[in-house]
Amino acid sequence: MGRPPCCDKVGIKKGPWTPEEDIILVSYIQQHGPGNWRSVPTNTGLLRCSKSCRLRWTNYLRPGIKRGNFTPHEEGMIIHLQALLGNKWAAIASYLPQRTDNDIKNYWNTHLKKKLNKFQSALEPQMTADNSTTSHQFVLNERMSLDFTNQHFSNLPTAINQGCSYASSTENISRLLQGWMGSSPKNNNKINNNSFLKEEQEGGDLISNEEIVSVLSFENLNNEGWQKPKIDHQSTSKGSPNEEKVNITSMVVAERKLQRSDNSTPPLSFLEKWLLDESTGQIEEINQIMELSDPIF
DNA sequence: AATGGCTTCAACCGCAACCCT
DNA sequence: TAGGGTTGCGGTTGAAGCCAT
Repeated sequence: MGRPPCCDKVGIKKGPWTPEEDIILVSYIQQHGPGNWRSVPTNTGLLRCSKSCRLRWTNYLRPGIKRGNFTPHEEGMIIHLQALLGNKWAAIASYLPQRTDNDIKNYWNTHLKKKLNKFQSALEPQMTADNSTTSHQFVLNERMSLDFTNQHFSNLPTAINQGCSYASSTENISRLLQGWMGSSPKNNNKINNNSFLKEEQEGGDLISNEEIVSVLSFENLNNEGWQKPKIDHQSTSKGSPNEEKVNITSMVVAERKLQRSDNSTPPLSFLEKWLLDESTGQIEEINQIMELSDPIF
């Protein structure tokens, strides 16, 4: 018989967190930094298990979390990354600064999956006529995300820098910690390792929109269908999801460098070619389908 | 106003990977 | 190297809010 779950212990509180508990947790982390979650309930007197404290911090209280509506370009990125990575929410979240994996997962399950289904049924006759592609779902995602990409990525640098109008008590709590965040090496490392978008956000080595589109590219789709990105597990010890995330980011950077080194136009991917070969009005057609099938879309 | 169905999302659970001794 | 403890991740749940009737 295995170890009982930590939350089964008598006297451990479950359910929604109160503002008082939030304040206790935030002020403790402000003093000691995140980590060593085991000792958090003991040291703070919170009647929560360590796991619950960690989750509350990472998904809700952590500074820099953006809440509220997802922007169209965020939607596009999620759809595209989901097509590339599958349900690797943590990996997807690493490309969307300020969004938590839980938020993305919820948004996918409650909004995007429905849109995708609606889009699929709207396109069904067209998709069944296309026998050359083995993964319709993937192509579907790609078409949706390319649509979003074309519409919204041209404004990406502006969009990224735009603040969120959402305001909450949590955000206020988070503001208290912003100064501390800047001085915490542990957190800085985590943020800096996470996203190539961050690099652009900070005005560093700028990445063009074309590069971002290419980075989330269709290079892994060939005529045999979708192939998972090649991950170099051998270069890492055990090939955990985290390592996969890091390696995908490395691929992105490598591809970007490669494209810069020869100053040439990046080669067209399978799907990009396919889309260009099709009538130029295809994107408009997709938009029309989406508008007809779902007014909110 | 009451109620029942639907949607959303914070929180929980179980498992796997990682870390430490 | 093994084993126990800790952390991270993805799937799932359920309470709360919304909306139609």
